[in-house]
Amino acid sequence: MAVSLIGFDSACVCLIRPAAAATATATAKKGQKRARQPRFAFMTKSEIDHLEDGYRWRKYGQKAVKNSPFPRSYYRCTNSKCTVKKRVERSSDDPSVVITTYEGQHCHHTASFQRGVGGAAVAAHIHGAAAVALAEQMSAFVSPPPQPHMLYGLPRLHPPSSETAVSCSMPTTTSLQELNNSEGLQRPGYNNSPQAAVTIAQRPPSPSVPPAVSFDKGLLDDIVPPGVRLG
DNA sequence: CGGATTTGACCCGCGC
DNA sequence: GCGCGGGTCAAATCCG
Repeated sequence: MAVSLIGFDSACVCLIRPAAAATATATAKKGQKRARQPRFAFMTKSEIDHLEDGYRWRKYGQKAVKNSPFPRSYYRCTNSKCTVKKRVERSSDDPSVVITTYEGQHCHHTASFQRGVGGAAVAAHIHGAAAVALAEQMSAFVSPPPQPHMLYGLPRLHPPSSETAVSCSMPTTTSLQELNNSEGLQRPGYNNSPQAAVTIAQRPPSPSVPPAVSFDKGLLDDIVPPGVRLG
């Protein structure tokens, strides 16, 4: 799966399921001491290291990573009440791919969400399958609405060249299953290519994937206001 | 001048 | 116990 960003040139996003995210990025050694935070990684085909995602981030560190010529940057949400962090690094296999790992849940909405389609589209790219529903909801009150085919981005799909680019399937969560079952993924006329829709909604094939937590819903809550969400 | 970024030091867990 | 590597802190610096 890949999702093009509205307003971002040559950007392509691939969601990495949590289990893969843990291996694609550093294993949280110190996370055993700290509260274990839900974590999600995204692979983004972009020239830009730090992609705008609707939130404001403060960079608090940068480290060289072993086995990678590119440094890893550490960002924290500028909202003092928000403990969300993200790591940004370039794939050593494919320098054009930026791996962004989010950790935690925002306790506030995006700074730019209500400014227009751009923020929503950005939010949508973060949430993959949720993007479809979001796009549909947005279309109800935003003109022009984001096009689902733009969100899926198939015409600009870049097959992940990195081995860390795993199946790009979404994790199993209640909210996502709801989305999967929603007409958003089934409406005729939308891009229902098996390659796109199915992989987005696919249950992770491996039973080793940790049981879904409310994390996804939490992130969804962050970006998609309750009044906008499906169901 | 305030906020963001940079960067070296430090802390901590893990593996040997 | 020690070294390594990831993650964080905080002072210095930059920038609007």
